[in-house]
Amino acid sequence: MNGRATTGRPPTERGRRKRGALVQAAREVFEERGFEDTRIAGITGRAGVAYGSFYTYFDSKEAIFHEVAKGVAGEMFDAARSAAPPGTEPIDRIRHATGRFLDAYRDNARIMQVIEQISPRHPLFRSLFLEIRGLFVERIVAGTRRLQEEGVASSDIDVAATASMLGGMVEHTARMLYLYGEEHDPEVVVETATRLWARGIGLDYEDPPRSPEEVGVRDGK
Amino acid sequence: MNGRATTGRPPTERGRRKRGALVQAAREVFEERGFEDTRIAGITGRAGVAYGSFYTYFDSKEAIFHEVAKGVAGEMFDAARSAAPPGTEPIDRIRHATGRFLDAYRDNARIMQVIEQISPRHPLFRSLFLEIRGLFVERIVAGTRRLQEEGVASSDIDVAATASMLGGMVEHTARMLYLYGEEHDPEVVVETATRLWARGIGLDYEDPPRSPEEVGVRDGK
Amino acid sequence: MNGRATTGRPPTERGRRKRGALVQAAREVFEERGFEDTRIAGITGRAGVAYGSFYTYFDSKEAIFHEVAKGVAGEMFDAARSAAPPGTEPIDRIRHATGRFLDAYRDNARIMQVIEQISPRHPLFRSLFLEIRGLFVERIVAGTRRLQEEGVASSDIDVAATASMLGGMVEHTARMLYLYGEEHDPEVVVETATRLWARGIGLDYEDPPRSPEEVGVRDGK
Amino acid sequence: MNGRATTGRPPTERGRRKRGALVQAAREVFEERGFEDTRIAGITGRAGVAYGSFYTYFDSKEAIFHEVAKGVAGEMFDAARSAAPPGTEPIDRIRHATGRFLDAYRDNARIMQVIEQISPRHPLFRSLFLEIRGLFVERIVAGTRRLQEEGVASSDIDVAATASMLGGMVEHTARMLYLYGEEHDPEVVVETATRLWARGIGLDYEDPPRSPEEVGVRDGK
DNA sequence: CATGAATGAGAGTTCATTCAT
DNA sequence: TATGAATGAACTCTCATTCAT
Repeated sequence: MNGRATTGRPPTERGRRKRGALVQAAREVFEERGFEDTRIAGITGRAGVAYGSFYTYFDSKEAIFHEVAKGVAGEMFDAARSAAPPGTEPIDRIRHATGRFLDAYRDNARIMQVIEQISPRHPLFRSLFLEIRGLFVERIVAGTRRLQEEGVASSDIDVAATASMLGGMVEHTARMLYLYGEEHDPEVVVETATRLWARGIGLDYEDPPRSPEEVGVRDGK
Repeated sequence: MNGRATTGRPPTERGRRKRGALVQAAREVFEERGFEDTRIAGITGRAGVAYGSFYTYFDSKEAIFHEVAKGVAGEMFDAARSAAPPGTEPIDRIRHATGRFLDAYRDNARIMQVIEQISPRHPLFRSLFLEIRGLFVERIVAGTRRLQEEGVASSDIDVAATASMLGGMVEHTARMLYLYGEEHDPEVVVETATRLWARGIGLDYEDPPRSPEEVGVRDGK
Repeated sequence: MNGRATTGRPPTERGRRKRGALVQAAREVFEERGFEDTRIAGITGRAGVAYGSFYTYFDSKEAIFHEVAKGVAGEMFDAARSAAPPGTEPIDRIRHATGRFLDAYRDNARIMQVIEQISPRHPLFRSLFLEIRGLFVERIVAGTRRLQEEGVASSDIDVAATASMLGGMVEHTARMLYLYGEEHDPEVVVETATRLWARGIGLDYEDPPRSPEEVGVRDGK
Repeated sequence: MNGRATTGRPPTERGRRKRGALVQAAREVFEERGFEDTRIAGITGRAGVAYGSFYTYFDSKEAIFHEVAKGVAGEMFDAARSAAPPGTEPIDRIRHATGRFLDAYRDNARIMQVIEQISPRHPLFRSLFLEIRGLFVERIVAGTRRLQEEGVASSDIDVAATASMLGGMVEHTARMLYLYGEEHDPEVVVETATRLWARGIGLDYEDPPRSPEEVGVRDGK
């Protein structure tokens, strides 16, 4: 990063468009080929931009990947923050959170995989990856503590470990579904996750009290 | 893979030793640097073998990685197959399986990560990765069905989805612990996983009935 | 050089200022980084001028360097032409010329070095470099011939070779002092050069008439 | 310098030959094009070696240039150290030293120029350049002091400054002759230099007492 | 078989110059 | 004229694989 490339957003409309085209093209190519196998020429070719123009906007392959990854992180953060409407029942909240996370992961699975791929050797992306995951787990921790205070969740569980594992369960499921082609009925997945989660923290889980549509899950992009 | 390298075991003792040294060195270097950043020279250097000799034993970098990966798969398979002694209570069986898997993952985490890293672009390793995981999940499926037949586990659950998710939960936990440095008390992890698992399939889980040592968990390789 | 840039002086005051700023900035950057390592962006950045404007005033990096070099040549020419007041004694004339040359070189050493650096591959700058040097040597030739005619300098010397060598001696001394950090007392340098020069052409050089501190009592011979 | 290239001399005869061919080719190309304009491909092409083989022997363009420069320094050192036979008269010693230096410079002029060219930005080569020059000047200092002790050279001169300037005079003359095409009769040059030098340090210089051949000057490589 | 030098097709990055606005 | 983004040829260095010894 030698500072030659425009640091912030380029000032002109044309520049903004070109930069955006590069980021979009980069995301596609990174998803298709991974980080190492992505060539700058591949990005510029897809963006319809001259090779050298890449370096007008980004200092390196890492830099544009960071840009892509930040966008992904934003989307995942939004999904993690999305809460069910006030007054929603605990189990529906869990169902909602699970569904939103799966939806978000579905849209970002391949690029998330690339972020994870390079994270061992790029601390920056490792952090980003852990932050995305961390936020989701934090929400589970907070939600579980609230349920404990309300007296509906078991009070004898290790909330941190439990939240990490339940979050991991959903994340891993997302990976299997969207990266490794494991096939399950989406409703069954959400319902099974909800059951495991609810029972795991000591809620009384019975048959799905309402259809998934009613709680806004699986909005199908 | 042009078949130039010895296909089976090399006939001489010396050759066998060299080949073994290469595989061992390769595993170490792959763990340290990942697949892309591993150099043939790095492997031969660590193995104390001449550069050119590499191609006497292996056709390519992929070939030796495959050899390494097969070894890892074997170790993981063994862990997945390990069952608690006959007569063990269901919850102790779960605790046992969880502990064995975590132990096996701890010993193979880094190389598993590398296998996963390259799996998107190498169908062979993708299959291997899925097989390792698949065997573990199959065992959960079988175990759960047995518990259903015995009438101790809920009968209304989707066993395939449940097993995939519980397996994923444990696997993801292993990743967080051994690859991303998430810190948890190992006993708490095993116990929390056991609780989530047991409750999730409808068993009556209460306080840990015995200390972890007694069921052979955390055997420290 | 396609002639797109304004050939002569730009007509407007604003343009003249910009051009001047570019030349001044160019000289500084060339001095600091040499020709190859100087970037157009470095020049425009220091001049506070838009990148693209550079080509409004100059056709190429060579063109602006030529402009800079011409300025340097002018300064050096002035120094070479500077003669001691009429009636000055021969040795004082030599001392004067030496001092003026050293002063001029001190002010232009770094850029002179750059001119010389690129001279092997740019005939234009090679000529310029040789002209600067040539004028100085010519003055020495003329002065020496005059002294020969006056009967105070040896008549059996090859004036061209002698002048070239004496000029080179002073020039080389300037290079060592101002480019390579060789440390000498400036007065000693001037005096030593004067002595070598004077004695070399056969003048009677005795004690420096202006430095009473200097010891140096010569043998009567 | 990442240490991949063979550090010392390559062990095999073949390797030695290849390395030598590269150094020889490099010297030629550096002389023709200067440091910046020399391409690795130019060196390997001339040496009849594959592009990649360059990096088997050298880590970088700087590394091979250093090798070339060390060779040149060696030749120049030898010339500087060369002394006239015992019993040679002082003026003949000066004539000898001058001639040897000019001969050595003639053979190394272009590469010396390249060393100087890059010296401002490469401290290593700057040192080398100054060492070459320094040794020659030291010899002059030593010789002059001896002549002072013998009572034949002026005792009131600043030997360090005088030696630097006389050495610089010869060096500069060499540059003009061999780099800038200034034309002088070689014998006249040697004789003029000898005269200026001798008279400058106070020796009684008269007409050349013998022909240059007799003192081993201008040995034509 | 053992050895390690030889090979050369890329890869990312630079930057003088051009050109659209 | 002023601006700064656009262009793409060029360059160095890498390294899996081959091959001569």
